[in-house]
Amino acid sequence: MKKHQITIIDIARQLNISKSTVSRVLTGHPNVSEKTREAVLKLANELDYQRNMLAINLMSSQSHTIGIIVPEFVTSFFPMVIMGAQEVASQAGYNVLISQSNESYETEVANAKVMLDNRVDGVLVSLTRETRNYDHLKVFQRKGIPIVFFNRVCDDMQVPKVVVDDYEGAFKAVEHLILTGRKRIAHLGGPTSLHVSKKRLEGYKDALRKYNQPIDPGLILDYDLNLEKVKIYIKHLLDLPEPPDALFTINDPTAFEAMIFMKAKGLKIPEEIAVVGFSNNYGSTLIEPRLTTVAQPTHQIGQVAAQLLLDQINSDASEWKPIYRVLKTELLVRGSS
Amino acid sequence: MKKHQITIIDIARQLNISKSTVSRVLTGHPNVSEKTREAVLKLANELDYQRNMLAINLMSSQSHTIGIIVPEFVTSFFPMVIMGAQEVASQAGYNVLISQSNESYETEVANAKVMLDNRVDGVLVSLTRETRNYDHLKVFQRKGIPIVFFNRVCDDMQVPKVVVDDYEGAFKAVEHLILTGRKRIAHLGGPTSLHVSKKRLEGYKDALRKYNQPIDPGLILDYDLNLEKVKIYIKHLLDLPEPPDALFTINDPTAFEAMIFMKAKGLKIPEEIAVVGFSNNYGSTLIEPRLTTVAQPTHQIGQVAAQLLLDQINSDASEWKPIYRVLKTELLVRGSS
DNA sequence: GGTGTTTTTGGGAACGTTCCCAAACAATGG
DNA sequence: CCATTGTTTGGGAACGTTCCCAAAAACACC
Repeated sequence: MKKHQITIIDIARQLNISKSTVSRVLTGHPNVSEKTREAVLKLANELDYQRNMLAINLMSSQSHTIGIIVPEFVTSFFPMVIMGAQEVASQAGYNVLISQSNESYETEVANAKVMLDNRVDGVLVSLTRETRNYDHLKVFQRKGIPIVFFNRVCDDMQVPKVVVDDYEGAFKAVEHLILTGRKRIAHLGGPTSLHVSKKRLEGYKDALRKYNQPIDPGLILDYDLNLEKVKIYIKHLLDLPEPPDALFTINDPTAFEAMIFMKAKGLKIPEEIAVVGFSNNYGSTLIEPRLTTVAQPTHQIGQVAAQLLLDQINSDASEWKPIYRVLKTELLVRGSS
Repeated sequence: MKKHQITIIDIARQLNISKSTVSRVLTGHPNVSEKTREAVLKLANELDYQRNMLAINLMSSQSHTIGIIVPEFVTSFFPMVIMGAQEVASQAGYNVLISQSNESYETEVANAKVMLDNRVDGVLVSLTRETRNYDHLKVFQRKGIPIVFFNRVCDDMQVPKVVVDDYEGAFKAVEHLILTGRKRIAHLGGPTSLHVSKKRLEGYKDALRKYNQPIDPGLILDYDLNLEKVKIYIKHLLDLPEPPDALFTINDPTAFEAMIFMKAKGLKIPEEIAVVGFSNNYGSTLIEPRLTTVAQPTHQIGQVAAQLLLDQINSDASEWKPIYRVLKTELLVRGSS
């Protein structure tokens, strides 16, 4: 069914030398005569020899692969993070095994098992919105496989984490709304199980406090990130006796949905209601008015997370530290506010 | 540096049986007594045994992995295709090794080598806009590793390909513009090296022919998909003595750029100029007016391509056929036309 | 030409599985 | 109770590398 692939033994036999010598040439070991080196290299090239990583992996007990588990692929956020991580990883000679949990806890568990089976040398994780139990991830720690969280991190585990300053980002966003004269700022937040949701909510509240604005619980909604429900929440807000004059959402897709719905209702953005999102996703400059949002350094998140992971892979477990890297956000003020 | 991982030999020793028996239990072989089966299963569970795919892969000479090489990750098109492919692959117990060529031929070559090194069981490829030489991909054929192209296919190789009906999609788009009264329809096309560009251009021309409209070479531009240059091309078109009253672009991001530029120039869309894109990318419903576009079944492309690949993997090379699957497109008429 | 040193080479174990073959054991039937 | 069949088990090769150790070859020096 499968063609025979050339091995170092084939090369050794044809040249009447031992496989050890061929291996030495191919791995660049110094102790080998110029004559045999050339002969091996020449024949390897002629035969189109390709080293077999399956054997090398088993021999070295390393897969030379890092795993990445992300909740979704639809918004541009995670693909961008993956791009950054992949850059750093392949630079260092590592492959990347990507899996999506589709925001499902069970899939995340299954994916973790696949990573374990495949003996990834380390794993990068961003949790699903459902994940409450972390046993499937603690296995990695127990087995001595480094793990790094990014974006949606796990407070329960003492491992490196890479996040953006969600608190400050939200704070700046809301402060901006206040300073431009908004009096009733609503917040459509994410599920409180997610660290990011909590932090952004805190930033929202503290900005209001700083400027002595009342915190109206009726203006704070937390939803499950299911975009189809956005309409319902917005309708609820607009139907309030005192509707909001500004909306700060947990992310950009949510803001898009909200804007589309509000525009359909005839509301003027930003005159009647200002909107600010979070992430600077693809699309935020396409919608009209262009969305004011808190930009996250997606690419950098991936790079930093991958680097932290590689650092752990290449050091003794005793030296591992639960580094907590907080990257800066940037408020991009555009037409929607 | 690395913790000892439990192997079947550990289990065998503790139970005073042979590794063969343990292996039989774990692989579900029938010939093993109920008593030993239970004992093995129990201990494996207690010790948190995890099968070592590195060993299994070497033993079976299969990586249980399929490779996917895509040109980019920025637009939503390829991530969506990958989602579809991944679904089918993991259903069948295969992992997915993803790599981006970043539209660079050299990176594509390097990625192909990595796939080869890692002995992927098959590979899914969408070419870069630069690729003119296919030697790095023909190696797969020579080595008996199945390969399937999708979207950006290679005319030189007799292997399965999955595309959408670019010709018909373009035809329908242009026909729609003609039927809505447009007289000068410009086409901002992709590099002619890409199969898709050629097909879409053909559809464009044939639609004009069918309705006895002149084909003005001055209205047909082919660019290298570098979004930053879109402005220049559009400016050129608008400055013509007889500027176009409609624009059909090779893809949606190009249409977005064009629309943004034209709106900034004060042009009314669709009154003064209609715009039609291709792909129904994320963002086409965000921009205003919403973009009329030819939708591609991204998810399905991935599924079909992966399935064709798996079919080849699980059959003898002598049975491989260069199946050419053409999926249907759908014209989505929206506000921009 | 013998001794010591360095360079180059070969042999074999190891990585953790699966799979084939033969051996041991249990069960069945006359 | 022995022969026959069937079930359960163990031993060892194989997958393609790397790496350690020892042997062989080449070289230098007195």
